[in-house]
Amino acid sequence: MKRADGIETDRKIVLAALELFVRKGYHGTSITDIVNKVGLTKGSLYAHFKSKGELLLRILERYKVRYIDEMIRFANDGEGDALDKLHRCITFSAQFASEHQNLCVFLTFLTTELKADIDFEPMLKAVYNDYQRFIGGIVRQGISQGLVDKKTDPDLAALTFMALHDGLLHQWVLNRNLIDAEEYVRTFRKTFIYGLASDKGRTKPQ
Amino acid sequence: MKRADGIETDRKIVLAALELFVRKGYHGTSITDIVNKVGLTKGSLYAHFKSKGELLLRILERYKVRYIDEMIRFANDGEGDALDKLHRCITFSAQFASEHQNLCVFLTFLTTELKADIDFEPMLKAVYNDYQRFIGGIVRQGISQGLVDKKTDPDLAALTFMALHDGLLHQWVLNRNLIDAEEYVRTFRKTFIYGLASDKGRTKPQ
DNA sequence: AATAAGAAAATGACCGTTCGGTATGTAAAA
DNA sequence: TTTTACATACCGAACGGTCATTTTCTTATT
Repeated sequence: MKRADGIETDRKIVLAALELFVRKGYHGTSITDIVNKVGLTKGSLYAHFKSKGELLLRILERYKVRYIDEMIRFANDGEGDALDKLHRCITFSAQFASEHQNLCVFLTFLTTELKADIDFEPMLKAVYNDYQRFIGGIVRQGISQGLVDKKTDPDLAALTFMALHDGLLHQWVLNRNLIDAEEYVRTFRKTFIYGLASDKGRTKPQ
Repeated sequence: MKRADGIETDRKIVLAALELFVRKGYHGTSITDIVNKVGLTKGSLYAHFKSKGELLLRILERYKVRYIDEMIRFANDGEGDALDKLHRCITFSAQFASEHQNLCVFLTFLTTELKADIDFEPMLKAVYNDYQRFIGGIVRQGISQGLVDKKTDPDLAALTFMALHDGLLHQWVLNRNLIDAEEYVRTFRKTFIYGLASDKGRTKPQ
């Protein structure tokens, strides 16, 4: 009988679970679904992970470390003002989404389903808070640099950024094949920072 | 000879299911959860609805009729250019969200979980398509009126609008108590149409 | 106004299936 | 021979759904 490396199997399980959780939801994915995808049996999975919930938390940790933390590093790395940082966040996100199609929507999708779940809600919210705090800080910086309208509430603007970000990823996943990713990112960038209106639209009397 | 309380029970079931589906997801909500909330028994529920799935489709229909169709009517009602219409969409949405907190996020939340479900995917996508077609039409109109940058792809802009809309509602539901709704709507409006940047930020060299 | 008939609504026990999870066995690598 | 990685077989609980039965309301007749 062939033998695989244990750590490698760990990884395979996590990736299979990630894909299924994102596609069918947490409660919509059974342990049997996961082991079928990996090519294992249930008993074996439970030698690697002690529960379905632990599997989810492992993925959440992966998300936090590989996405949020990395985005923060990437945005802070190098020079430039607050708007440059925001641009870099978008750039990083777009790049990440193209390379890790499942992971990039993990937080949004799973939070939708599990926001009221006592076992997961604290961890999910904690990651969201990290994210919001970081974007909020950039907006604050942008205001003090005069690049962002000073009437803007930084925390609400951060929420708006995350909202647009989440929403775009959501739409992208729903229409992967129909959307030109690069064009889509340009639309995000332009809309969030400069708005939809042309000069004429912008200056028309309210 | 129909009894009046029967149709009232229908309504109670739909509302309870709506709230639970939005809060805990479709697969995270059991029939037992629903009947407990209404104060009924399972057998009785199945006299009103022939399956859990039919219950979901009834709510989806409610969403379509009360939200999307009404938004289209409201936006088209009265005078004004494309930007005015977009403003009215946002106004309607905000109003609707304050009055129907569960229904307003139903489509987004349930699509996240059920986008790969063969029983529901077509109906969910159909509603999304109606929505996108409508917003896309407004953007097209805005372009021909010179109010929207003519390089904008109307369909992508519509997706972006929906994305921001979905995302904001999502964040709002996650932080209901922390968010000042009116301020939040202003942020949405301003960001989508005019962007985050101040005049200085807007004109700075790229 | 009282009543009997009957339809509508609700009950609660129950079905087969699938769920997450466990105990134990086995084969290969060390 | 011990350890590691997996399979097999099974558990109780919860799932969505059914059904014979009982309760509740409406209405036609007295």
